[in-house]
Amino acid sequence: MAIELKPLQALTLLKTVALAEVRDEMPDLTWRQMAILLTVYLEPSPHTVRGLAAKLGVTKPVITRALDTMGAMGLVSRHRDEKDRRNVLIKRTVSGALYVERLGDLVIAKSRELPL
Amino acid sequence: MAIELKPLQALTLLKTVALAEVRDEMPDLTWRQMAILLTVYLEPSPHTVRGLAAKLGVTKPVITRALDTMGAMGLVSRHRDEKDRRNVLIKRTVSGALYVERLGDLVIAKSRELPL
DNA sequence: CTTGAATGATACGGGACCGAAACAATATAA
DNA sequence: TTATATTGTTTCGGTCCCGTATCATTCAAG
Repeated sequence: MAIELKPLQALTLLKTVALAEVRDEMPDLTWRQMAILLTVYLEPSPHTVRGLAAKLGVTKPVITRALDTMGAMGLVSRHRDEKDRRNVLIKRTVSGALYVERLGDLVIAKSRELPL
Repeated sequence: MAIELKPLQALTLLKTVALAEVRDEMPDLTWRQMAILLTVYLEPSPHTVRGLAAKLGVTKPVITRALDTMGAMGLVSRHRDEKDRRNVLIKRTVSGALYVERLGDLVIAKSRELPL
């Protein structure tokens, strides 16, 4: 069954996440970092810097720097592609998976209090 | 009827919004600006700088500056409270309402392609 | 082997945002 | 009226992110 979500409900979910972000209830990620994180965790591998830059419509340095930050947070990791050592493959981590799971749980938990 | 939303669906919705944000499919708002916008448009008036600062858990200058930016974008407007001229009341605008509506429509449109 | 293309990282100048502190305007209390 | 409190704004120094341009490494073609 397809989900039935009304605009007001969708916006309330978004507000919930925004408030949680602002109120330090979760690590602060920029929109770009969030887009990268969810792409890496929700779409099939492999993920490269160039591929992510193309998908997000931004330049490569944006991806490199976001990976620096998120790598320091332990949310993703980088590995050289042994088949083509020019490529860098972005991989998931345990911490990152936990973060994404917690993010999903947050939305689910708050969605139970949504206006109809 | 309460909505039934699974974690994967919630995360996909979030990814959709994040990608739209990053790809300039809509005006770029920070998380704080988004939280302010949705609070003003989804919660009952009146809204003051102090009230928003308390709700978001940030300092007042953060609200003032966000209102500067969003005011320039035409998403909200400021008016002195005539009952107590120390207060500034934040009000909705036509442009802001359109933006919020478009945001809701975006999520709804994309949600039809969600994995079950 | 050498040359050119492709990939990711770095350097740099500019812009936006942050929190703390100081400030101006208004309201309330003594 | 004068002093104190409240509200929102501005200033300050600092941090982070952006895009352009450049660089280093690796691959592929001649």
